[in-house]
Amino acid sequence: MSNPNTSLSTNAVILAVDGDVPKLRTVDKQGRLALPSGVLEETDRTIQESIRRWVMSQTGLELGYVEQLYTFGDADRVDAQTDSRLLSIAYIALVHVEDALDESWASIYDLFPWEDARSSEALMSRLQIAQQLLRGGGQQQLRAKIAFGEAGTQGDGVRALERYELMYEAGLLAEAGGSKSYGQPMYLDHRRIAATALSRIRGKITYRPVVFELLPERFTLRELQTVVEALSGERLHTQNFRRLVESGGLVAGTGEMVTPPKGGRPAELFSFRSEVLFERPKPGLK
Amino acid sequence: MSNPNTSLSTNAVILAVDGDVPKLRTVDKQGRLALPSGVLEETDRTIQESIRRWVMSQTGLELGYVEQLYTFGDADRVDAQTDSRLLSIAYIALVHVEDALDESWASIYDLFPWEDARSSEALMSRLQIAQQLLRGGGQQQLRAKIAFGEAGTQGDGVRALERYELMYEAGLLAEAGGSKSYGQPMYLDHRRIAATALSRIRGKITYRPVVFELLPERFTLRELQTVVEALSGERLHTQNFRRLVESGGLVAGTGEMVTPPKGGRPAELFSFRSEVLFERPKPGLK
DNA sequence: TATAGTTATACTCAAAGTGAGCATAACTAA
DNA sequence: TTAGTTATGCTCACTTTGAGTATAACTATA
Repeated sequence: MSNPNTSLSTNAVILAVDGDVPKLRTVDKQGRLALPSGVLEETDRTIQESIRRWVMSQTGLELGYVEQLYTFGDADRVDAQTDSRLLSIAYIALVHVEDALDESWASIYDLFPWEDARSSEALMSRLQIAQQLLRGGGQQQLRAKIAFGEAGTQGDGVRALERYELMYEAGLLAEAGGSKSYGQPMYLDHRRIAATALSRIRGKITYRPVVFELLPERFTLRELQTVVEALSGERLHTQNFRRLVESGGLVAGTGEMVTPPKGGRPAELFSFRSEVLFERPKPGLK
Repeated sequence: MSNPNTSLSTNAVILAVDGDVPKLRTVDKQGRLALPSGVLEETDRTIQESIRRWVMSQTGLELGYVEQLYTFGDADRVDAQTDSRLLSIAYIALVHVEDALDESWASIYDLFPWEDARSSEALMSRLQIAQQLLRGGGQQQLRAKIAFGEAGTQGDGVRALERYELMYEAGLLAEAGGSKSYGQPMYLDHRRIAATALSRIRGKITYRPVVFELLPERFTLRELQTVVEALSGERLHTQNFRRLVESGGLVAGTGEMVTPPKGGRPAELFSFRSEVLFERPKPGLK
């Protein structure tokens, strides 16, 4: 390393969807919520391989889809113990978990309550924040307009990171030492990393069929829609969603039917049609 | 650094468009074409700031748009001199250069001749490569279908990296030590980094108004189209392009007219309308 | 000075895609 | 049997997109 006062680690944002709740795997770090982290070993042929290795050994999780997220290296990322600048290469990973998830998983929307536009309470929270930022005036106001929309509630899902950064700069987050504090804070800038992951995955599902990594082999269209809604934080028009999925050739019916949990007409079980990758340039949802 | 046998540096893919030729800034490294590189200093508050600093001091270029590209860390990235694993955080940067560019700039399509679908010769090169890969059978054939399209020539511009990787694995590139070799090779995996940048910028221009970073303050719609075509490597329908740009609210007419280089009806000079950022969620081209 | 060549710009039209809603089918629970 | 619930089929207006025709406004040259 050119600079001896810098240390390198890797972090993973491991995502899963538990019913209609998107969650990420956390660990405890000095009493705070943190992302799992590991170290690149000489035996790791690639960084991605390294992530898979240490995630497996630390959590026992076999990762499905894995992609590099971002490398964080701001000067204020310092380890309290060693006092060295922490460089972190963060990855995003998707896992499918059959059983209900335990407490080592945190709900994404506990971290970012304002990002859940599915419920009206969450929307209220967003509106409150937006109005505060829109009052700010100047550059902040302009950026808030982009991030939250003129009305304060129509902000694009993919702008989750921009919203987080605006709130951080405005002192609305515990990490920034502000008085008012929205959402569950995390160790160092780990919540920012999580926000980066949320933005990334929201964008990705629109042009790549990655949602299926979060679903079982066979699923109903309602289950698929619920997962997409959970990640995007938005409600979708069921009929149009179905049209999109079917006309997009993303799924194939299996002929088998299951009855929905709360009763109602039985739904067909579908499976992902991987052939769609050869047929369409950007196969995604929404 | 946790691992003493690893060294860290940063690289920059600095892009500019010279007439209708997209170029990137290069340096000489052990007799080979390489990307400029620098080291993160303790005084650099952020990695991006570091890039701007050393690019300025090495090349005198004031960077416009800068974004993180990817962090490369495969085990086979080893420095011949020190024998240590090289970790590199790569950034992409856009600059506007008034004057013609000198030899320190390489044409993107000298590196990736098959990526230029504007000329029929370049398209022939792509077809030849595609057919070779499509013959491969098995997994390679399937991936080639995605990357190049069934016919071999309609591959999505944004899949430049996938095409590069397929060619690398098939031994069609000098870096992989293959017999046949397409395009100008570079030091280590720098051509792969450049391919990553090409894919990224091609995607980016479709939903963010970054092209304007490559143009002067005022420009004609033809100049704008030429830059977009240069980056995307595709010809566009002029009338529809104009409609897209104008109806998208991306530009504002200045009222001033200029006569095109080869004669013809004078064209109006336009400028970028930055207000579009507040009006549309994804203001871009194509 | 007429005419060909060149580029800019306006407009049309069909096809495809999208947002919203109505209608019906097929189940469960009371 | 009936209300409640979910799945699924279908329509319709509106927008977006791809492709083409037409015309305007210049330059260069016979």
